[in-house]
Amino acid sequence: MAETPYAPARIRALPSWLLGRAAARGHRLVAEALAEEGMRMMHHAVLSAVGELGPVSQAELGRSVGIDPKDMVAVVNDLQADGLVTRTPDPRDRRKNAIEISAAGERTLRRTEKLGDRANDELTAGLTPAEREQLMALLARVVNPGEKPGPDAG
Amino acid sequence: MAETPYAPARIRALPSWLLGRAAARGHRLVAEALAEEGMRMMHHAVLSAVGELGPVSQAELGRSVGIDPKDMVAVVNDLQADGLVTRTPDPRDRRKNAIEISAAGERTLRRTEKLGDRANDELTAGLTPAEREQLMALLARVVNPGEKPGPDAG
DNA sequence: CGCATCTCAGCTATACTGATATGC
DNA sequence: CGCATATCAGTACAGCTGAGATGC
Repeated sequence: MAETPYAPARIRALPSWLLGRAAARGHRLVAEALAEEGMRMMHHAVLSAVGELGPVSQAELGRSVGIDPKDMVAVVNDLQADGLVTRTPDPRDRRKNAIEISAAGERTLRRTEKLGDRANDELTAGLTPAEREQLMALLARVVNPGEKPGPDAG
Repeated sequence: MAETPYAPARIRALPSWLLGRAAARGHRLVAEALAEEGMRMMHHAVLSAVGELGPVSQAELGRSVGIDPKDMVAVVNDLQADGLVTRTPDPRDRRKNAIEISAAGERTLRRTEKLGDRANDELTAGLTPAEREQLMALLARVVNPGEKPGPDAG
């Protein structure tokens, strides 16, 4: 048995402790992989969201990925500086920036998705495919308590 | 369905993203609960480990809870300042500090365990007891890939 | 000497706070 | 005016790095 990194039983009684350790491990793996493209997790997440949501304001991006709009400023700054997204004033609402993914952003996104997938395969290497789906479903319900487990309407 | 905080499908393809969001939620809930006792998660974890491992060096504590011994210094400083642990030189190896939980530390630990449990109940409110165990088991294997699922030898 | 332990100082990333300017 | 958006400045925390002192 040697020693487990979360050995004490009373700590183990905390799901969020395990969650934190698992997230730390996952973050390390994925972050290292994404670093090959000079990307960090939040940058990948935002780039991914921009790619799906089309021209979108920073505030809506923030709501989508779950970070503060104020922190979104720096992320979009970085993505724009790397030419991965464009930031143009929204003519219909001049308070907003219309963020859109560029061709280079699309290419980078493809690569970072592959890198992330590889890291995630390593993260869940000890699980069977069925168990991975189970874990994902359970995590989704922990993140989003309102949702019903029901037939996957994803 | 309104909007989920991790809506974009390509982000959802990242287990570690979900892991991170779930951990963030769990951390918020537990951290807020522990704050009632003026404790943070790492302090609770270390206090818990001290309580279980008995007189123990800071380096071993660090290995146990999975943080750097250098970061352990500040944590033990805080716990000692609050009178929750004692820090005495180890006579058998004068490089080491023997960290031991105090009576006040035991009492605080009891309270923070209850607070943490309550927060974790809220975190997993949408799951059945069986699903909670499932989640814990899957997370444990993600954190500790070497372990076998086997009969729980905990 | 090498190695482990402990401490200090600094850096980085993340996530928050408040304040400000602009436009709806 | 209230409210939303975007930006900048500062703060707190977690996790790392390097350097040094002590003792095995």
